[in-house]
Amino acid sequence: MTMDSLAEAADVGKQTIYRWWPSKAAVLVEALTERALAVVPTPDAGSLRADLAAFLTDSFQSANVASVANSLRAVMADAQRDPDTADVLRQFTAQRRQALRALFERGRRRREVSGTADLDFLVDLAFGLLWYRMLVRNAPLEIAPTLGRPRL
Amino acid sequence: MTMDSLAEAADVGKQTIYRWWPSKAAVLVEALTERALAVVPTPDAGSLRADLAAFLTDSFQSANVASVANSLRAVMADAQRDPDTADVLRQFTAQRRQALRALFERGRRRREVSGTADLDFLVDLAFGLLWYRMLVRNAPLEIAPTLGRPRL
DNA sequence: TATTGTCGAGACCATACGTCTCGACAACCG
DNA sequence: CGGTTGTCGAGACGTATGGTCTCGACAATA
Repeated sequence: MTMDSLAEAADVGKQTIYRWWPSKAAVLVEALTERALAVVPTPDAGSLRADLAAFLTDSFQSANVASVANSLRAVMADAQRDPDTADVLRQFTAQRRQALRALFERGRRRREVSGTADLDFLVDLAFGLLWYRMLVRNAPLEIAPTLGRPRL
Repeated sequence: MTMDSLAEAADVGKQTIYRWWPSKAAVLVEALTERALAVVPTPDAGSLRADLAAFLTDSFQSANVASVANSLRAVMADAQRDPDTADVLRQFTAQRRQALRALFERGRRRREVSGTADLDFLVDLAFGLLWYRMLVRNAPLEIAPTLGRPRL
């Protein structure tokens, strides 16, 4: 995922890319955002469990595509060194977090989630699982089998 | 966390560091492992809940120290580009995972965890939470308040 | 005192992001 | 038709950083 290879693949000069996006992270995050919005819709599936199953299955499957995982990994790596890239990454994750949080809030209105549950904590758990498996374990990402498991 | 600054801080030539460790990641991971073993002991606290509270509180507090977080971040970032670094990181995480898994297995022997629970999944959840907050949110890490919360 | 080996210091190489320059080509104007 | 202007591809360049190579100094030993 180098800018040189990206420019070559697009048959374009690097400078032209930098005329439209301020950084490599901005390019990747824009593509990732578009893909996320297209691939992970959040219609009301009727119950929190069904909503979660759809959202997480779609999210994990998307992150399981090599090009997507490579982009996410590149942005995450750069974000650890460059504060501007960290900001771009946070904008992306904030948008994804909000999408998942909306499901929990819908569940709360349906009384499927207690009023005292920490929704942001639950969101952290879900995305933490996804990122951890992608970044560290480099293992195929699947969540569906777990959704029917006993809790503890 | 550059090798030049590390060598200067140690009043030592870079080559001397490379005589003892094969890579930057190896240096950091050795230090991180020693710290983890010293700071996150796993005595039997009597119950799974108490064991988890101690382990996670210690782990999150340790990752909350700036120098530790910076080392973890540097290794994680490099691991996304260099397969050798990824291996070193996996060795570290495997050892930490095993420590946490032992707590769950102890709880299982005490019948505090069902025999069908996926222990590796639970370990992923815990460390995923820690890494996600450290890498993405860059927020202070605390887990204790959550340990007493309702589930959903 | 001479020899040998270790180590600090820093030059050097490779890679990759982001900037700068140049030449080619196209669109528009006299 | 010829000249001017602006955009863009190509690639050189600056900078940062991980890792290697070289050299000179110092210490230990014969």
